Amino acid sequence: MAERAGARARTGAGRSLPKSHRTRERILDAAARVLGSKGYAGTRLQDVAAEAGLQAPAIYYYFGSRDELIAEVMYVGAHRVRGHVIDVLAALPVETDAMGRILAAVEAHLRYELLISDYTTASVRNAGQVPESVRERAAAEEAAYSHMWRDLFEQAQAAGELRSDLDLNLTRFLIIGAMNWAAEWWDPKHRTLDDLVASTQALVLNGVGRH
Amino acid sequence: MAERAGARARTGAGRSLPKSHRTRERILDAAARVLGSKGYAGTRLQDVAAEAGLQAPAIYYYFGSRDELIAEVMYVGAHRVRGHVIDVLAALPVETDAMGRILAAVEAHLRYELLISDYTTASVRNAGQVPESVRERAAAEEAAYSHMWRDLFEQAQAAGELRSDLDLNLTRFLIIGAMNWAAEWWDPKHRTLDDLVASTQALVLNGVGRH
DNA sequence: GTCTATACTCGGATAGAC
DNA sequence: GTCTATCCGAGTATAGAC
Repeated sequence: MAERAGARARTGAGRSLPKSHRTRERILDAAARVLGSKGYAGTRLQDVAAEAGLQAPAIYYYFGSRDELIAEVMYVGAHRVRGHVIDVLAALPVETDAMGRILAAVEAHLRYELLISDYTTASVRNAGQVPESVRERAAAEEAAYSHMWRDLFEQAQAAGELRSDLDLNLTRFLIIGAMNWAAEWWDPKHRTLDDLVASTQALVLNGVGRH
Repeated sequence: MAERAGARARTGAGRSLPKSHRTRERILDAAARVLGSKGYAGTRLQDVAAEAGLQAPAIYYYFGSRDELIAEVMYVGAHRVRGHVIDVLAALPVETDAMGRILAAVEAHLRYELLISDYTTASVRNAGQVPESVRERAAAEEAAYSHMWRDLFEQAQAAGELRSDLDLNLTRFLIIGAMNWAAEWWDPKHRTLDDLVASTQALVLNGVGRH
């Protein structure tokens, strides 16, 4: 789960992150986990602190309030998936066709959401529950991410790689929804992530692709 | 907890529902709405009471505790979708093929979830957040519902109406997930429910159907 | 049956020691 | 930077009037 920095060398010299920064990151990771499992109203600073290995008041040294901490988790979650998917797309061979790019994005989204980051789960599960004021910063990120997916689908459509009778917006939301919801039921003990990725890609390819 | 007797109509004869029963139902409806929008920990009895048009302590006449009320909402939510889908399937012409039954179930699920019932949204959104003890009763209903979908897919597979290379379990969860998630983004002001139903059915038909 | 008043608990936030 | 101690508002639940 977390991109927890892991204990860095105590030995001085090569230290790239000051201690305060690492503690802040640990609190953020802990908050993402609690937020993802307990929800917005259920997220207690005491639980976050326990997960991070310190006492609740220490959180106030790094964040102004509970809502500020939660807003940061939501923002970071949305920001990092988007960054990850964009990196993966950028690394594809230039000759990759539009459908190939969609399938790569599907894989990148699923792997990041389910394997790497608690933030995305937290963000996605609580989007509908947190007050407007707390969502604001994350909302811009989410809009940008949604925009990226729309571009992918529109490029595929322009290239004639999609069925022509499709409602692109509805279909896109359905597919993203299927992936987001996977966080609710996917259990690594029952199914490998590779299998889930393959099934999702198959559903997308057959469901929207021209053949 | 459910059928606490309650006082019956004083006026005798023609009344089909005693007043106490109707008030209980109103509280339950209100709780479903609040639970769906605020989440488990965010559901305050005061808000539920306000939605139902009475004061918070009145709730205790019908329910033993906050958790008992919420557990009832979760149970009723799961119970009613399942009942609705089963009714729709039972009303289909006997000659309907297996894929036709799946598409009918997709339509029934979406219409019930998005148009008729706040319960399903509440149940679906909070499945991961409420404590085990509160989920217990609803869990059996959800298992039965999941079982019903598995039957539908297995019958389609046995009839040779599905692609042969499919992981049936994963695909089923992906499709149910896409539908459940629709409650998070579908906005009747932008898209008609008919359009959503059609797009979902198309995704299923092309995504898993043979040819 | 539904209300007002209130006891009790819990969690966010601040003060101030170290 | 992180702790202990504490204040305070919010929310569940109960008592008891009507």
